[in-house]
Amino acid sequence: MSTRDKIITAAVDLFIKQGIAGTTTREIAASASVAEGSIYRYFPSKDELAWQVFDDYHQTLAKRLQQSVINEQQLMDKIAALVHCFLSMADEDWLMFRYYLTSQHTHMQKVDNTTLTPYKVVQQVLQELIKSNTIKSNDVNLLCEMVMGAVHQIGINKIYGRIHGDLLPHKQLITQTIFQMLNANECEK
Amino acid sequence: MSTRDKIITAAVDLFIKQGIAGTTTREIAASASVAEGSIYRYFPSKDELAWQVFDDYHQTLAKRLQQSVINEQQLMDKIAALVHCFLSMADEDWLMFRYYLTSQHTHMQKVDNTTLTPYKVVQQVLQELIKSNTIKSNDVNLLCEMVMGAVHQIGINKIYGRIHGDLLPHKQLITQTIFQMLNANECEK
Amino acid sequence: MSTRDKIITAAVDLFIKQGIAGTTTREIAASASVAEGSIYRYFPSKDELAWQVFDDYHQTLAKRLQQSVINEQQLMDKIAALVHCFLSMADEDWLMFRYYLTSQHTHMQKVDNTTLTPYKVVQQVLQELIKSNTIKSNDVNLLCEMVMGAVHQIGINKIYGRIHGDLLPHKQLITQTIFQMLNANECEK
Amino acid sequence: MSTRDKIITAAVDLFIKQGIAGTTTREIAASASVAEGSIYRYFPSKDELAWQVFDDYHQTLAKRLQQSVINEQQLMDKIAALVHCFLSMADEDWLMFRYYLTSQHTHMQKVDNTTLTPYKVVQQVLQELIKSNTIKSNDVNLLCEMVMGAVHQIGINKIYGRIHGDLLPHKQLITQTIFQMLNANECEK
DNA sequence: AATGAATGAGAATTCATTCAT
DNA sequence: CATGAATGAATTCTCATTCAT
Repeated sequence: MSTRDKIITAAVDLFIKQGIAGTTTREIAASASVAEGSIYRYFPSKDELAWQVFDDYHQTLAKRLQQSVINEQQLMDKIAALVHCFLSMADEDWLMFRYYLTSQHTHMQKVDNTTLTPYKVVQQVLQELIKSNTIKSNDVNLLCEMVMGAVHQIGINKIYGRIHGDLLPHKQLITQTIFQMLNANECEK
Repeated sequence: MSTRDKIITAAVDLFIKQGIAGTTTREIAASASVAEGSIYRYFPSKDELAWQVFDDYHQTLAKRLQQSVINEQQLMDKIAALVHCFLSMADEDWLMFRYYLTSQHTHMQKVDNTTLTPYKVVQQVLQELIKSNTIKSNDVNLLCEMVMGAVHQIGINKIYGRIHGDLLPHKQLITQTIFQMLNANECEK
Repeated sequence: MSTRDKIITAAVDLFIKQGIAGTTTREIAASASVAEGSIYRYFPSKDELAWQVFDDYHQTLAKRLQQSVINEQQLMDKIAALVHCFLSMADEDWLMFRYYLTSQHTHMQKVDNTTLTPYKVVQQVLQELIKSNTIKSNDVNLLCEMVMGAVHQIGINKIYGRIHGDLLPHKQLITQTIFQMLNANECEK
Repeated sequence: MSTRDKIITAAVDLFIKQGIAGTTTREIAASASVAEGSIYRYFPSKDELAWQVFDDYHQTLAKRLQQSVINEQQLMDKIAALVHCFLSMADEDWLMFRYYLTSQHTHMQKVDNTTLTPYKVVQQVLQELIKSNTIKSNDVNLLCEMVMGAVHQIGINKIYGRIHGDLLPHKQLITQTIFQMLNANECEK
């Protein structure tokens, strides 16, 4: 494991537990078994470390979500694919996913308008569903937010220790609930 | 406006924008037009200030939510009442509501098990709905989280500037979506 | 003696001995019998402290020099007045004068073009002398620099310990030498 | 250009601009296109590098000055020779000369008493002039300092950008001014 | 009650120096 | 010889908290 990766892993772990401002570089260094000064060989500052790691994961997540819907023809299958992708990502690297969830609020305002975000991917899929009359809604944004919120909250739930183990097993139930939220015509599916 | 209230208002405003650890007592004092030392006449420490203000609002919100469902006989009306209460609280004091939303993660682990929380109120209503066969679910927790998440996200939405103005006007749409999530038998309502 | 003045005195003393970059805030605080943090109540940074103190003295010196020549009618008396003023300032507050001499190189490039400087005052007097044909020179700048250099060096001399005690007693000799440099027509004076 | 020379050139350039304490080994290495570690193959420390380079030039300058006066019989020609030597050295390697001028203050106290310095050479010439009654002065030191100061200041002048190009063209004027300072009997020269 | 100067422990950051490759 | 990652002590600066007025 490279010095850089050791720093990232240790930092994310601490950021999750104590927040970014609440974590000291000394703690990061100790936890990574690395000299404090080494952090600054790879990142210009603690805040930049927090941001870069977030941005990296955030963009990866967005790309993976986008990729996941491309192969699906049926629109409702796209929703299922998105849910699957989200839960997979969470299970694959729960540390990073958790960091993404809890630090969104801090970092989101810094995200460039041109950057692909998970939100944009979901919004686009919903818009297609509306266009094709698969679902009906006169407020895509609100609907999109509620869907995102419902899924995010699953993660938050796990953070609070109210869900244990992997999230993927809950896929069926979550997808079903979202289908209902969308009140799709083909709800029977 | 009392010194205490000036401090609270200024602090909450800054906590929202910069996080608690990211806000200095100097900033709070300046923003409240109060001496730095005065903060310590009313609160033992900065962190305690942050916590007390959160706890206060959090409990008020829980009580108000509980109060709102008591008067409703129809179970589904209770859901509507909860949504109404939530949105009203947000519109009444958006600053405090926003602080509640964004600092939950920081404070939630400190909340006593015996304390009445918004989550518990909602969970209880859902359980009643399941018991009475109004809705069906074999995972109340998951459902409860998704419902809470969907509503919370509306607030987050407004924070990010994707919704403008009061939230109450969206009541109809939000309630409808939640009804669908619950897949209630009386969905036709 | 105010905290601010204690900091300035201690800082200047150390800056002289060790240079600005070579002096630590810890040393300044210890030498001033003040907490390290107190430095930052009065100055935004160590470098700014160094600059502000220099700028302050620098401008005072320039104003005093300018004042000193106003009362003199005879042009050559103005030269004598300038020398007198310079040496007086050095003797009055040798610490500050020494700081001015040794930190010039560091700070001079930061001085605003519109600021009155000792150099400008001397240059102006020399120009008057040339205009009135009291002295002859086709390179005021060069002459001015050489005059300034000759006087400055007296101070440097004292720093190196090659002159002891006050500088004012040497006034006669210094003025005489400068008169000669200027090769004034009334050299016989 | 050898690694050692690349380091010296880069270091001197940065020392001039930022001071010695204000220059980092990382900057020196980058500017010299050399690894940071390589500095330590040629110099035991950064400060030693700064000192050795100064000392080297300083001694060379002193020797050259001494050499320049040997061939001159006429005492006043010696003065002219010194000025010529000084200005030549400055024009030949302005970088090093500038470093010598600006870092004198830092290094001078470290110079051994037995070392030949420019000051000593000039002082000796002046003493001979006094002995031979060519000039009159009852304070050789003061006179010597003023002469050195006047010449040094020419260099400082160029550093500040008030003189452009080579210094040698100003030789005539400078020598003349110094003659006047010395108030030599053969001033008419 | 209110003030705000002073504190000093602790945080982020820098940088000369070392050393394995 | 040269490299540049790694080190960690030292440095600048911050900030919650105290306390005399």
